[in-house]
Amino acid sequence: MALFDLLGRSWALGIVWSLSKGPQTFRALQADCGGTSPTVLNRRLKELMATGFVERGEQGYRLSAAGAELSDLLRPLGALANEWADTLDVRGRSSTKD
Amino acid sequence: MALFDLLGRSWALGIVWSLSKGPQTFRALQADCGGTSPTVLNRRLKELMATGFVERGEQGYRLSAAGAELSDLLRPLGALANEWADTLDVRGRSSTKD
DNA sequence: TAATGCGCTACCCTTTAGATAGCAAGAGTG
DNA sequence: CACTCTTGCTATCTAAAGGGTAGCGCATTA
Repeated sequence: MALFDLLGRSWALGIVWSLSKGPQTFRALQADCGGTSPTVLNRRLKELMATGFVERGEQGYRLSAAGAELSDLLRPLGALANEWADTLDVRGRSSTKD
Repeated sequence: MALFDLLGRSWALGIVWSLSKGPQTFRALQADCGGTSPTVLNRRLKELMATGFVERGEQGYRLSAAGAELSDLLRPLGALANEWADTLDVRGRSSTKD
């Protein structure tokens, strides 16, 4: 399940999600992804491009055909995310230990 | 997008995916997730239970109703994963640098 | 030529992942 | 009861990824 491995890295899902709203510049993407560090953003972008989900255009980065296909599958997931957003309050990053 | 944050952690997607095939014991899950370390597996499991996607039953861990719903949305993603498995050769863990 | 915004890299510190060992508890067997 | 397995899980330590900040080279604009 290589795809799950790829998408299971920080901001990979977020980038695809953000790009599904339209092409974005590096910095716009950075801002849209909650101010991710350029280090990580660039790393993910490279991976996403290497796997052919993202490509570069005039307006910056954008989803490829495959990327669009992927984001289509992600959409219902995003809907679920919003639906559960207030119910489940993930956190975890701070209360991982019990 | 708290859900994306949760699922964007290592093995979170894999665990849900694995559990969608039926309830599993801790160790079976561990084996099915490519021999993940118990440290991480237990961490993810706690998070997944805290958010109500996974629960414990007689046969070990299993998906809750919400978890099943989630895995349903993940299924087409898994299909895409298999479809692209040989085409895109993710890796990246080693060839990230150009 | 200075000022601005851009994509991106370097550097460094924190957090997470991953590997390994092993414990307490329960079930089964002689 | 002692012995052995298996199971869930914690502890410990090292490696890797994430994240913050500074800043460079380049193009554009004034």
